[in-house]
Amino acid sequence: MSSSDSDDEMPLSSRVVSVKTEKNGVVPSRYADDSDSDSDDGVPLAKLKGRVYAAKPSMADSDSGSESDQPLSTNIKAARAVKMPKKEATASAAASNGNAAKAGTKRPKKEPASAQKDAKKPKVSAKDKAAGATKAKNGAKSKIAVKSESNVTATSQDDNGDSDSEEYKWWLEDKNDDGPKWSTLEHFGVMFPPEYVPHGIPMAYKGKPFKMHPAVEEVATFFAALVDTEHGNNPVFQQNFFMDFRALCNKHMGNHPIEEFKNCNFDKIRAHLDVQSAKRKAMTKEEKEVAKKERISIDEMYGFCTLDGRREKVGNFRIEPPGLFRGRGAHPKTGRLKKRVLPEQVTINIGKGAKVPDPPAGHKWGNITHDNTVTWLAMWKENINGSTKYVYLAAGSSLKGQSDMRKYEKARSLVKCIDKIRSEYTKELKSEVMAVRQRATAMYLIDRFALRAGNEKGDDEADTVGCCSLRCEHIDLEPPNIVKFDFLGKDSIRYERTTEVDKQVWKNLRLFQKEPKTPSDMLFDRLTTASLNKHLQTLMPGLTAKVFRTYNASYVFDQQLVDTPAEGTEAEKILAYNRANRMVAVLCNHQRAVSKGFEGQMSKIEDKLLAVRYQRMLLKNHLLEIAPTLKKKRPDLGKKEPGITSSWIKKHLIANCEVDREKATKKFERDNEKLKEAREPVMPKSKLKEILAEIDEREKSIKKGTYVAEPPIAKNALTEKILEKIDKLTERIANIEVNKIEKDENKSTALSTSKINYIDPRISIAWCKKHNVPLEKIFTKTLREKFTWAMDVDKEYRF
DNA sequence: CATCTAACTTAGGATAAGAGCA
DNA sequence: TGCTCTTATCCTAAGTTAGATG
Repeated sequence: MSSSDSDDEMPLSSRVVSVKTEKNGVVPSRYADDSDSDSDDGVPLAKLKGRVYAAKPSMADSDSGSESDQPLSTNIKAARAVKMPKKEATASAAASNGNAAKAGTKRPKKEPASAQKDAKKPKVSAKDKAAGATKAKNGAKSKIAVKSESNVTATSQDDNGDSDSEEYKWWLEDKNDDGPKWSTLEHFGVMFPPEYVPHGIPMAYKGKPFKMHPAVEEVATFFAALVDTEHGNNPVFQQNFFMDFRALCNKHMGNHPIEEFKNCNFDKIRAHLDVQSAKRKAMTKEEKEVAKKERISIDEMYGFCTLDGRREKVGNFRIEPPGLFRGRGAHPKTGRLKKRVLPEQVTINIGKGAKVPDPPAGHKWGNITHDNTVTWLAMWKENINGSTKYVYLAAGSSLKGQSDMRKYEKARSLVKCIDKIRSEYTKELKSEVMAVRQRATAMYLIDRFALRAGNEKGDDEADTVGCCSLRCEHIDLEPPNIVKFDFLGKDSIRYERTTEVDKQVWKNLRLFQKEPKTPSDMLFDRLTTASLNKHLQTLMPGLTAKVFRTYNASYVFDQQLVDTPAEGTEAEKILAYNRANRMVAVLCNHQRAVSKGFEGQMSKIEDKLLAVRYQRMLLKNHLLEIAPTLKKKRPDLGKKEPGITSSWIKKHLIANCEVDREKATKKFERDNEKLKEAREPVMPKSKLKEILAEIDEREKSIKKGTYVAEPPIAKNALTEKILEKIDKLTERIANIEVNKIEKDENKSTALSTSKINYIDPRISIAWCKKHNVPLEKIFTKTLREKFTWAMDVDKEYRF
């Protein structure tokens, strides 16, 4: 214990360094039972643990720490009407079996390629192979010859017309979690980006042309492409770029004049790039055709591998091309040169007997391995951060699918023990052991607010945090129980939220912030992601911090969908679906940049809406004039149209004049065009003038206020007809309004991330079946491919 | 242990492709 | 029917996790 004790003695200085030495493992358990007094609040804590955290006597409320009623996942039991369909039941049983089995098992030691027999022969039909490939894993599961052509929807013919309905349905197998990932693996390696082709265009230095060595020119060109973008304007980016650029000049060009970034001008090169992209855009149909063919044949080759005899899609088979590193947020290395990767730096991982792909002419592979405990096909080290890049199978592959399914099954198993876990950490919120109290508090935040684990980061990375790495400065406390979070999370996305928390949590946070801590000190100084995850393991096998995000996302989504209007139109149902989706996205703080032009688009919609309302208003007035008695039957007819003011009407009508003038002119020209073609006499210009004059007249009277707008319907239309039209407009208005609301709510929220990574696809698919919504309204083609394993789900599936 | 590293998942922006529309 | 705006896909950065390492 001595070590932890002395840690405690250490004054918390403001320096990050000191904080670092500060965190440390578990406090000896003897603290736990001694001082049983358990007089909640921090008091005894401070006493026990040295005085890092000055005791705060004032913190003496009663609390019952049980105000855990954040709306999130209110009551698990109630909603759990689970009616597990047979298939699901087996699947989940299988999964949990796997878990149980694993719990007692040792991790597989690295031990490449166990069963490496029949490599070769990629030409065997998937069917024959599937049977063989499954072997190792027998398992009680039979190979039910399930026809999965679920009636999910009148799906477009299964993409690619690949009518091979004997796809391998791995999800019906009892696949083991650990153990080798494959037994045979063949692939074509990676594709390298094309060599750089010099353009010979100089940059300007101090106004003078500076012709460059190709290697230098290449990098100058990288920058030229970013001039006047967010990156190009970022001083850190500029500096980092320039440092590497200059080094390159030194290396390749004897004595060059390049001294300062501000004297560089890349406009010429930029202009050249613009021309290039214009050319690309202007490609003829044939050229595009050719390019496409090219791409497809490359895909055909590198895009697939053979894994256990089955053909599977490869994901990122292209080696990342050189360029300037585009770090996100305030990344210290942003702008640095990301170098070209040579075959000599690439390791190929492939089945033992399989043919090793040929490296590019004149080159050799860096290394060849046959490690079947991993899923990557190739790997290389990147020069900016020294991290490893891997080539993996595509998202729709069996390997990825299996682990995806496992992920959701794990999250689902949390459903069963979340109550227990919550009540336990709620209790521990009052633990007198600081490390435990911090851990419990962190768990609360992770569970309630979907925070990420939050590993510590280095000085050479952007300063972003997650739960465990929160600093005091990232939260503000307001009595009695309000917390304001404000920090940069993953990808430097701001997490900003003001919320109520459990009273005890609030007190704990206050305690953790107390002097002598300064704003830049760690909030949870006795907690790390490792210690947290270690503890989570004891609560449920396989449980880690990120599981809470998956669990809560899927759970909330499932709950929200219950409100789908069963009798609604398809559009209404989809709206409900997207609402639920959005709720999850907000929970997980998935954001996106507001597109430029958003404001403009919004006001356009607003205008359109008003215009339609105006039409409806005219019709209503007209109708009531000719049939005043209707007012009783249809009270809505007497209602005012919101937003339609007389000044708006005026503006609108005048704008219409302009539009009409343009229309008339165009029509006139077009008609004459036609007449000409038909060799008939064209209309004289005066004819157009007449029409325009009429419009001018109208405009004048509008301005004078004497203009009377005509209702947009035939003069002597029947009342039914008018009513019909009104109702139509009403529907249109409703549509536009919904549209508008959605657009606004979506402007900075990204729905896709949660759909792809957090929401159990079976919930969505079941929903489609239940509500008769075609799956393609919800899932794109790639998403449907990614989630094939979930397609057979029963329509009553609950997460 | 406390780091470090390998391997894998998650993430938003960039770009290509489609859909909607004057 | 070419353009604009939207959506889907691609790209690769940035996380998490757990085993290896000294």
